[in-house]
Amino acid sequence: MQDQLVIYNTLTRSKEKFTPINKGMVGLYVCGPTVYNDVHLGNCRTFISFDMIYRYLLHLGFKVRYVRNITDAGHLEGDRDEGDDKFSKKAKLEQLEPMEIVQKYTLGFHDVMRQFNALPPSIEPTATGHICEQIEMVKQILANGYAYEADGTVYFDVEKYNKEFPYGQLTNRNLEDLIANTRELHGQDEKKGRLDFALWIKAKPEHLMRWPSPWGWGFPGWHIECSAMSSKYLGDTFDIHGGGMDLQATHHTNEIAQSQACNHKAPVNYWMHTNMLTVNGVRMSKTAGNGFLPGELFTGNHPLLEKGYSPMAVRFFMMQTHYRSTLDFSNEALQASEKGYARLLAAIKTLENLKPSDASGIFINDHKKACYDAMNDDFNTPILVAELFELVSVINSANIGKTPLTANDISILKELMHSFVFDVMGLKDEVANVADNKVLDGVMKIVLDIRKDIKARKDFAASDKLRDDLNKLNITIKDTKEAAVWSISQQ
RNA sequence: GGUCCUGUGGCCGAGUGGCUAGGCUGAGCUCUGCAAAAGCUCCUACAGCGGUUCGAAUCCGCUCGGGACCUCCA
Repeated sequence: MQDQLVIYNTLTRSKEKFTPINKGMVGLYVCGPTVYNDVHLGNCRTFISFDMIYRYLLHLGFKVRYVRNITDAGHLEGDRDEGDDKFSKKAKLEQLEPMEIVQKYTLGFHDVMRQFNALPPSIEPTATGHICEQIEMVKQILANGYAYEADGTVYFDVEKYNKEFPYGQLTNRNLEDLIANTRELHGQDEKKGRLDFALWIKAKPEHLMRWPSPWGWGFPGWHIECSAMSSKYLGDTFDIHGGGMDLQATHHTNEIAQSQACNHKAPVNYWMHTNMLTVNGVRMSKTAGNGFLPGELFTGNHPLLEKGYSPMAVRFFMMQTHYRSTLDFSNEALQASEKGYARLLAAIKTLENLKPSDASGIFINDHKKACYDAMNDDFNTPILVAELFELVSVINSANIGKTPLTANDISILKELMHSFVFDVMGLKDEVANVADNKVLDGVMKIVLDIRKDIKARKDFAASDKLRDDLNKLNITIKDTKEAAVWSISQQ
C-alpha cells in the first residue's frame, strides 16, 4: 500500500510517485506559526491539511517524524531587512517581555490545534532554542563562500549561488526575471545584490531579542531557522517539506538556497504547498483584516458569521476541498458541511446496529479501493468524502432492509468509516461524550417510556409538547418504526 | 508592470477527451397521528469565441472575469 502514494511536488510542478529516502520512514517538516499574535484560520487550514497528510502517512504504516517549528524570533516587521523584530514590537506595545508574548500565543496556538483535533508533531522546535545551530549554519555558508558580512549583518549572495544552482527553481523563475521584478531599494545598501537576503541581522540598540555571534550582537534572519532545524532533526536531505503557498516564493526559495549552500545537498525531495483560505473571495490575511479568529468562528461572535460552527464542522468543511485549492468561507457553505457531517456521523452510528444478511448487495472491495485510490492521488479528500457518502447511502439503505449486507461487508464498512473519518481525516464525534452519560441515558429511557404510554393513549398534544420541550434542550426525539430514539445535537 | 493559477448546475466543490462525482438547497412521492430521519424521483452544469478531433467542460489560441506571488503573512 505504501508504494501507491502519489504526491504533487511543487519542485517539479507535477504529481510524482512517493518514494521515501528510507523505506517505510518519512521525514516531514512543516513551517509552523509565528507566535506574535493569535493564529488565524488561514494558518489553521495549513496545519489541518498537514495533520491529515501526517495521519494518512501513519495510516499507511509509515514511521513518520513530523517536525513543525514555532517561530519565536527573527521575523522582521516591514520591508526587507529593516524594521523591528515582530516580537520586540509587540512586546513594547503590550508592555511585556518578548518571551511573554511568545508563551501566550504558543499556548493559544496549541489550544486551537487541540480543538481542531490535530495531532501534535513529533518535534516542535523553537527558533530561540536553536540560535547556536543557526549561527553555525551561517558560519558554514560564509565559509563556503555564499555569503558576506557587512557591518554586523550577514547576507546571502544570491547571484553567486545562482551561478551554480537554480535559485528560482521552486517558483519556476529565472534570476533575470526575479531581479527585474524586484522593487527599488531605498538607496542605502550594504547588499551587493538586490535579491540578497539576511542570514544574520545586527541588533539595533533598542532591540530586545538579541544574541551574541561572531558578527556581534544580533538575531537570525527570517529563513535560517527552518534550514537549521529541519537539517538538525531530519537530516541534510529529507522527504517532505510543507507550508502555505505564500511561503513558496521567498521563504522556501531561500531555505533551499541556504541548505544547499551549507550542506552541498538539495534539502528536500518533495515540496508540498497548501492553498489559501479566502473570505468572500479575498484571501484571509493578518494584514487585510478580513479574518476572524478560530474562537470567533466557534462562537459565531463576528459580524461575518451568522452563527457558531463547531471545530469538527469546520474541519470537515476543509476536508471537502482539496488542499491545493483555495477554500472560500461562507455561512452557506459552512452550514451545508455541518449538515453533511451530521449525516455522516449518523450513518456511522446506524452501522453499529445493522443486521447482517446471507447475501451481499454491494461490492465492498470496490468501495474500499475507491477510498484508497482517492487518498493515494495526492491526498484527495473531496473524492474520499464523496466515496464515504456513497457508503452512507449503502448503510441507510441496508438499515431499511433494501440493500443486504453480509457480516463481512459490515465489518469492512466499520473499518473503512473509522479509519477514514476518524483516523485519517481526524474528525471526531463531538457529542459522543454527552451521549455516553449513563445518568442522562437512564433518564431519557424513563422519559421515552412515559411518552410511549402517552402516545398509546393517543394524547398527541402531550407527546408533542414533550418532544418540543426536549428539543429546546437540543435533545431530538425521532419516532422510528420500532421505538423512539433520542440524540443530542450540537450547540 | 512581470510570473503563475483559475472560471463547473441555486450554493460549495471533484474530475476525466466519449460513460451519474459528492455534499447542501429546492420540488414531488413513500413511510408517519404529526414531525424528524431514511428511501426513491426530479431540477443536471462545465465563462465567451475560435481551432484540433469521429467526439471537448476536459487539448490549443484569443477575449472577458476572479485570484495568488513579486513586500511580513500558512
